[in-house]
Amino acid sequence: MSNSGMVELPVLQDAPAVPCCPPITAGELSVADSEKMAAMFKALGDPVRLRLFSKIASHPGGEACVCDIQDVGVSQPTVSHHLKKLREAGLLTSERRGTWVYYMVAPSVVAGMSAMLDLRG
Amino acid sequence: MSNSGMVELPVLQDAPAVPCCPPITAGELSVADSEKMAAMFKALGDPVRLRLFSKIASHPGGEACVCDIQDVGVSQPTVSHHLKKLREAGLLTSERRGTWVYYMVAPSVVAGMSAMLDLRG
DNA sequence: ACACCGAATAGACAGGTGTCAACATAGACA
DNA sequence: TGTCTATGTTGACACCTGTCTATTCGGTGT
Repeated sequence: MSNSGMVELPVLQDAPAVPCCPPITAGELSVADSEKMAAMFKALGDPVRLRLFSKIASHPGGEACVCDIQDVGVSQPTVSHHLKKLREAGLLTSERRGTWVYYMVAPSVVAGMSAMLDLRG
Repeated sequence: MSNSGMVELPVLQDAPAVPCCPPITAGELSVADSEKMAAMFKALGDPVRLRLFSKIASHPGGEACVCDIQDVGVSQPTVSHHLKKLREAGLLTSERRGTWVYYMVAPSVVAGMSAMLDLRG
């Protein structure tokens, strides 16, 4: 333990962590799983966010500086807002490097979404 | 031509038809493609819709009668509303069989979404 | 300390979305 | 024709979302 009575509350954290969920063909989703996965799909359910995501994913290494991708036709604060949404959904992680902030795709999470929609099974 | 001056306008139709789009890692999405795909992800971005979709997808043959899946904790009109959204997004097709209406997953469309999120490439 | 730049936050606001109750529609069947 | 059952549609309403401008925060460099 570190100091004082402070506790690391896991409330409103970013990453959903566990990829979760077999293919949809395997059986009904639980309420909890449906909420978790729906949040991820919802994050990609906006054209601007999807373009930001595709710009990052198609960058070498699956990562990009905000400055490299912010030309999507909306203001800088709006870009920041969308990146936050993608990060909160667990699809991206971010990291400050000096003046710039880099966003990276979370491969396991995205792979989980892809696997869920795989109908061969 | 049939009768009168009526024309079969392709406005507000259901199916986006063409699956579309290589893996996101392959390059930036165009504005048009991002809008098309975002609409599909958006359709799965609601917990109730995702559960309805999973119920249908996990049914034998990937199809189910509304009566088989409407127990998701919301009213019947709301279920109908959500199924309509999924159909408009191209993820489901529907067909009346006597008294009942069956919904079926559109495999190519779902496969397209899955392929888009496939990071191996 | 200061100015500068990249990115995030706050607050406001128009428009979209999920939900329901009430009603309409489409077949089945008497 | 009429009635019953299964779905779809309408209209209303609270809430959520995407967008902006204005401002703040974090680092760099002078």
